[in-house]
Amino acid sequence: MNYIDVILPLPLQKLFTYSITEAEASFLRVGMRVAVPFGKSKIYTGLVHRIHTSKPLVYEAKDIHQILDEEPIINAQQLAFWEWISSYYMCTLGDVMRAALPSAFLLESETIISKNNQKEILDEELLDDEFLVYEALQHQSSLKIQDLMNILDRKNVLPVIKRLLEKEAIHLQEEIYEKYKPKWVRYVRLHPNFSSEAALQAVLEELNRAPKQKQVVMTLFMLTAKTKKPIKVTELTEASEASSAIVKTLIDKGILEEYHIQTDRVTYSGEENEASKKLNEYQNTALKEIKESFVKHSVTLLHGVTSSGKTEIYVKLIEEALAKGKQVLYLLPEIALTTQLVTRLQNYFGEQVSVFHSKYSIHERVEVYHNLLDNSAKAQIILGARSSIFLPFSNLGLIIVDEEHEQSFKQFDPAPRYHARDSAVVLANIHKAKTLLGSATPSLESYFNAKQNKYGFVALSTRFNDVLMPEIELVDLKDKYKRKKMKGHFSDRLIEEMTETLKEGQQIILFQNRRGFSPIVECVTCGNAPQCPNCDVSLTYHQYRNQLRCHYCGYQAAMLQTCGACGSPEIDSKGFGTEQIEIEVKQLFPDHKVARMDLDTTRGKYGYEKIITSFEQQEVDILVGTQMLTKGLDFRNVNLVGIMNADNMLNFPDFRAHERSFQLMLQVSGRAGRTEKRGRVLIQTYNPYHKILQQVSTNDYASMFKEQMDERYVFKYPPVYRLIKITLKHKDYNRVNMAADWYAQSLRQVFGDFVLGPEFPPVARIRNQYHKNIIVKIPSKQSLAKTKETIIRIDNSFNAVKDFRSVRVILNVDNY
DNA sequence: AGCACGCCGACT
DNA sequence: GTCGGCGTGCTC
Repeated sequence: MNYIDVILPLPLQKLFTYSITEAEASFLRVGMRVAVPFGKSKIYTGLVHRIHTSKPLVYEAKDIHQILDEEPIINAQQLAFWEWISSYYMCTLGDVMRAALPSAFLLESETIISKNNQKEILDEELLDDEFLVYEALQHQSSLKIQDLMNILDRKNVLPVIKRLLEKEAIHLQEEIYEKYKPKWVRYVRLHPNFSSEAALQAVLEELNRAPKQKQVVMTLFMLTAKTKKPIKVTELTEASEASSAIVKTLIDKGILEEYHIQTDRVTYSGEENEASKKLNEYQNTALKEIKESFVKHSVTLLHGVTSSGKTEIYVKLIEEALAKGKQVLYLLPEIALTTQLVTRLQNYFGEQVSVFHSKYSIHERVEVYHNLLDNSAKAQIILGARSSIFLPFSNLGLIIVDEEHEQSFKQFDPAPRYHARDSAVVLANIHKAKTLLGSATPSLESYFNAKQNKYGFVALSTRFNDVLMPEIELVDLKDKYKRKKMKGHFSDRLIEEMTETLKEGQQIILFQNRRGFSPIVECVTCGNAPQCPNCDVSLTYHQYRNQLRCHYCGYQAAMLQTCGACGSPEIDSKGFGTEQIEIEVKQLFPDHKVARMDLDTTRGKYGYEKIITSFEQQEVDILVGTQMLTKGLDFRNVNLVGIMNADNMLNFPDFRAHERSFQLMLQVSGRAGRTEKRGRVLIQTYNPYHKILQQVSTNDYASMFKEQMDERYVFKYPPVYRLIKITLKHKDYNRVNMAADWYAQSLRQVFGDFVLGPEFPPVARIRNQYHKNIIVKIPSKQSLAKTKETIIRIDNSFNAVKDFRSVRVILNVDNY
């Protein structure tokens, strides 16, 4: 007897065992997909984890439904990596599987309903809703569950199906879908009948009466002669300026012949590869140091100031890895994956570069995945966002994590809640590859690791072409308001600098870390502020749609004309967001073009691309935006950066607020003055003596690091201690409280004072669910594995209490 | 996670 | 009196 253990893409701890035939056993290998029946009616995609012959003792194993692959789609290194993620981040292998496989690889079964033609059913035998379905089946041979819902205008259609089945009126069938469809492109060529000179002459003669058609045929000859490649129908119609109908006529006449070729959606048709740039002396030194560091350390941190030319160094390292026949993974935050960088790398490496990120369609992602599986020449360098660590690398030599400090490398929801930077280090170890972390403002964790000599460290502190670091000026808002030097949210200094910059024909970036028009609207008379019905937050006013919106659940309502509580028409707004700044700028500088870049303006596949391009080409003079602006964009002509209000980020209730603010402000500042002229940065604040602002204005990473580390020691926070955050969610307020108290108390019995909470987060209710957090602090000498075991044990006994079982528990390891 | 089974309120 | 709400338990 032969069996397989499979991983199912579900949040279930266990693997499931299925029985297979002798033949299947000899064909199957670990890492292949199988379709398996699960539960009463479902079919899932399972991944073979183990092939064995030990019969399960307490249940009868079901047979598999079907084998889906000819070759494994997951290799041994990936499986080892999955196991690590699942144990380190405390999630199931199924969670990892779902995150790791492009969704097109996960088949979905769908129930297909068809009429039973063996049996005659009289209309009188059927109830009304049954009749509706049965009648629909007279016209359409098959229906899906979704169709039934539409026909009956009701969600629960299963009873109807059940009754119809009992009456033997219908059949059910589970159909499996492979979601990936290869792309076929239509080509044309001359029909082989006319390959002889004489036959061809005759045809051309005949076409003399149809000049348009003759034109098409002649164009085809010309294109074939010129390119010596197959000709696409689209190319032919374009070159001959003929409609596709004419081509169709020629095909129908049998003069042309059409055929189809499967094509990659992701193609690069660039020029000859450009040679990589020569490095300047600082870059060369840094490169040399990185290589030396790699001898002793598998991970090296490159601290290079903004605009110091880190990318050029990466390019050199990539070249070397490629020369050794190794693959390279270049990780970036989603948002920094712009055409700017992709084009730059493609210029050097041509089609060896593949890009992988979430805005690509599932088809494009499958193609990249397959190219890697085949170790194709097209996929030697993967440029991707965090999820690209799950691609099927077989021979990684180097991983670059650029903008290493970015928090978007951490996935928060859903599980697996992994950090792509930290996971990348593990992935590199599995492949015996090197990892380079790069940033102008390294995270405290990485810098700390470098200081502890756990990572190698290389600094690059000169900007490319010796451009000076921008000059940073702090503007005291309290003083400006007192002396009436403000116009809206703009101080006289900022307006002066803006006027000057615009006069010189240069561009401006304004940074405000909040979208919308204003985060709170309030009645002047009674002080009532509209709240989200589903969450414990006040609604943000968005002027351009005259709407109130909740930024947590997406709830929308029309803006109130009068106060909802007292009816007063006087409604005031408090605080400000990007939208309000944009409007104010337009009023202050009516002759200049303003654009806004935030979550609201960058939806869609090419959302930010459009804005970035128009700013790059200087169609826009002033760009207003949120943190999106900080992500490694390279604008040549920006000379002034204005930070509208530094205080709201400094006062954010989180132990990393200061570190984050420092990084954010230095990153935005780095957008200014990337060419000869020295850039200027103005930071407006009520608190110009804040130590972080002082450190930003002097670009003093070292003292920021020292001070923040002191705080982390004193308050026992990362990187000195590790954290695991436990979140409990439930719609019932009292139940969350009781459950959280129980959980925290159990933890405290083991970990004592290293347990914080339970505490409500700043927004306690989101989407009608109350949240409560418990944090476990883990000293560096305490075993992480043992701690997790204990937490899992407590979690199991928690789930054994039936009052608590409905409370959702989320475990988040390294929740920063 | 889904899905079925089973027990209590608002409607034909 | 039924339809349908979600609490509970199971899936190889």
